[in-house]
Amino acid sequence: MVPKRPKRAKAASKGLFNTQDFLESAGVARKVAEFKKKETIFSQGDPCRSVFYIQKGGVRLSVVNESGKEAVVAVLGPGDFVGEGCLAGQPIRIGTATAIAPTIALVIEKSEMVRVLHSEHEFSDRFISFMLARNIRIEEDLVDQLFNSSEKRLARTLLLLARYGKEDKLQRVLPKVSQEMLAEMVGTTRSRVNFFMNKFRKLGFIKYNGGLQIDNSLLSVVLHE
Amino acid sequence: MVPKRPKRAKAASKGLFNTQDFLESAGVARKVAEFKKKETIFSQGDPCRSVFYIQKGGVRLSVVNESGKEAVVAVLGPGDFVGEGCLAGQPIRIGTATAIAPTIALVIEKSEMVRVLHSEHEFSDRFISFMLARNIRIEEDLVDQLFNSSEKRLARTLLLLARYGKEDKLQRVLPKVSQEMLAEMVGTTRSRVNFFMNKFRKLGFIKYNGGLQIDNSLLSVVLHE
DNA sequence: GGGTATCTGTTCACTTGTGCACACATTTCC
DNA sequence: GGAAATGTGTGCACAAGTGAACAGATACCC
Repeated sequence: MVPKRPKRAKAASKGLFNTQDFLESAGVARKVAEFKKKETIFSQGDPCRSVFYIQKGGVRLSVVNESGKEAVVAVLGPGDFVGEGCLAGQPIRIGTATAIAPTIALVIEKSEMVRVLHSEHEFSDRFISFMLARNIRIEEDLVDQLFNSSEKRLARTLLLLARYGKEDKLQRVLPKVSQEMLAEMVGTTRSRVNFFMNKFRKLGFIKYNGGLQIDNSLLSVVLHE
Repeated sequence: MVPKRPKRAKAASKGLFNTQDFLESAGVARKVAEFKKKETIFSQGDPCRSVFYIQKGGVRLSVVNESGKEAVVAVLGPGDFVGEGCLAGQPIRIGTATAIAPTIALVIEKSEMVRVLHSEHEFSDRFISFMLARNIRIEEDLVDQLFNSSEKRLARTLLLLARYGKEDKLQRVLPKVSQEMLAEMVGTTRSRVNFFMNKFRKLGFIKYNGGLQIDNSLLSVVLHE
């Protein structure tokens, strides 16, 4: 059976992998910042003055509620922007951005961002594409939450995460993610994640060979009941 | 006690109420379409060629899953765009847009949209603002789903809906919404909505005087436990 | 190498949410 | 005005999800 290529693949790859540094040639005043793995890029509550453009690495965007529970809202990669909320007039960051790998990003001041959006077509196209793709993705996440059980949501999260890993026929290896973090992404508890991970393993949908390996076509079945 | 004005109010009003027809003066080729209440603007699965700009009225954006369950993803008003997903290369509509009031909208072809985004600053500013605001809103909805119980989500939905109604000191009257639809917006069942609505009423958070009336400050308490 | 921090597997009482059913009320429309 | 459609109030068996605990397994650091 031929694995179906998800519809969104094209739009996503445009944002994620086309990293020729078009910003260099464009007249964008910016500075480059580097972050170690686990380093905080900005924190929930910080003043909100600049936008980041990820060139290399990966960033986790999360939100913490009053009682200290954390939820992961997005995982972003090269070609994505982070912290663009400040353009909408947000005075402070509504989430925390953390590097999940060694990361290189351009830091663009809000005013500069506005200027360049007007003067550089390629840049504003890129930004609009990003916003559109991100919107679609978050909307899908929301729909997923509205419709699906945590089992399905976990399956979907694993499938999406696998995009970041290496492809190997139908099987894919995932970057190391703890069950705790999976729980935060899926919006459930760790015990639930553990329960389903073991279930998936018993059914042969996933394997632990050193790293975590998932069987795309088998795991997809879970999504469609 | 002075009612706190929500931080987002400013950004939201920019998109929602500033409806002077700047599109008229800008060189945007478009046609105007009118929709009766309950009329479908586009359906999930339709080919995806144009973007709508709402001038008057209101639009509900919903998604249906395989088993026929419906979820309301957004409720949009004057100054908002709908169907912008096609700009990201989506070949078909991923949701259904329905007028919830008599609605007037501009229909802008995809290619025209792209052209104007380049040539008309005011227009592209407006579009980017909209996308940013929408992003923030959906992200908040997602976080709400990840963190909160259906009781809190219902309270939040009621408070947000009240924005569309008439303001009257601290109390606000809501446009008529069935419990069924509330359930679809909140992401739960009608029986749950009914249960909490009665609970809220017993506690004096809401009233039925002809229309539904909510007490802002009291209902807000629910959100913070 | 040994201690420490983090992650996993597992259990369990308890809470929340679902899906259905059915009676009654209200609106809509010929 | 009366039938049909739509919305509301309620109950209840059952399913799903939570949160907290604790023991064992790994990874990480000095």
